[in-house]
Amino acid sequence: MEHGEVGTQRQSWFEAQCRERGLALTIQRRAVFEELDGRRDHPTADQIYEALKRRLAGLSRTTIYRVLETLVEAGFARRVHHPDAVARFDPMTERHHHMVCDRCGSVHDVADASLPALSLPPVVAAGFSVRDYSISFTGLCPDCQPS
Amino acid sequence: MEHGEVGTQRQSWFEAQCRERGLALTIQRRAVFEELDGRRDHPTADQIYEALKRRLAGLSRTTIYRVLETLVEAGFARRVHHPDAVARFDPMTERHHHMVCDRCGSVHDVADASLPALSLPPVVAAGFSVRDYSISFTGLCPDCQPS
DNA sequence: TTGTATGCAAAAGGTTTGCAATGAT
DNA sequence: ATCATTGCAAACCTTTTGCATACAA
Repeated sequence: MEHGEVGTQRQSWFEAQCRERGLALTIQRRAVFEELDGRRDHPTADQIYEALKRRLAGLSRTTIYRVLETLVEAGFARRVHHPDAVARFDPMTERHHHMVCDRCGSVHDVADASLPALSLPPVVAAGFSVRDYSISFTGLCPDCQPS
Repeated sequence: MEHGEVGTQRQSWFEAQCRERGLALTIQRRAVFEELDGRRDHPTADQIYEALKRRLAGLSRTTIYRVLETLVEAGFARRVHHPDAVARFDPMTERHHHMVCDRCGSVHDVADASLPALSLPPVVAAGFSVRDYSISFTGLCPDCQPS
C-alpha cells in the first residue's frame, strides 16, 4: 500500500492490517489514522485531538497519545525528528526527507524529485545496525522569509 | 575554531567570542559551555544541570535553559533533531550527521569518513531558503542490539 | 553605576499512569 | 464472556515567565 491512494482505500488497508494483527478496530483508532493520514503538516498529538474532538464526543487526549503510540509501534506512522520539545507524527513510513523551518518549526516533505538520486549505503559503524535514514534540510519556509 | 581542540583552547575562544559580542561572561555560561562542549552524547538541559549542580552552588535549571538558548542563538550550539519530546543539544555546529537509536533514543555522531562524500546541492523548493542539512540514520545502537 | 543575567517560585505545556467503565471480538 | 481499549483524574516531566537580587562590565 502506497501513499497517494484515495482515503477510503488507505482506510480499508489500515483496517485489514489491524485485523491481521489482532488490533481492535475502535472508532478512535480509525479516526486518528484517517486524520493523520490526511494531513501533510506532521501534526502534534494535540493538533490531532483538536481536529477530532468535535466529531468524537467525549474523546480524550490520553487516547490520542495512546493511539499514536500504537500506530508508531505497528508501523503505520513515524515520529518526526524535530528540534522542538513536542512530538510530531508522520503518516509516511516510506523513506523521505524533510525541510524544517528554523524560525517557526514547521515541517515540510521534500519531494524526492528535487533531490539528487541518493543511494546511500547504510553506515555500519561499530556495533550499529542501520535501518534507514532521513535528511533534514534546515532554513526558512516561505512564510518566514525576511521581506 | 574547530572541534577537537583541547578544552582550554575552546574555552578561550568561547570567552573571546562572548566579549566580541557583548555577552557577559558569567560563571554559569562558562560552565554550561564547558560541560556541553566536553560531551559527545547530545545531552538534555536536565543532564547538563545534573552534571553542574554539585560544582555550582545554587545553580538553577532556569539558568541552564536560558544559557542553552543563548548558546544556540549565538551559534555556539545547536538543537538536535530528535523524535522524542525533549530538547537535546549539540556543541558541534559544523555540518555533521547522526545515528539515532530507535529503541533508547541515544544520539551518536556519524564520522564523516564512513559516509560517501556527499555534496548535496541545497534543495531550493518553492519559497524555501535552505541553510544546511543533516542526515539522521536510524536503527539500533550497540547497547540495544538483540542478543 | 548601569544594565544584563541569575535564582526563585509559580505557571504553562506536554506526556504518562492507575483504575474503573466501555466496547470490540 | 473475555480481554483490549477508552476516559477521567491526577501525577509527572519539561520548559517558560515575572520579578527581585546579584553580578559583569
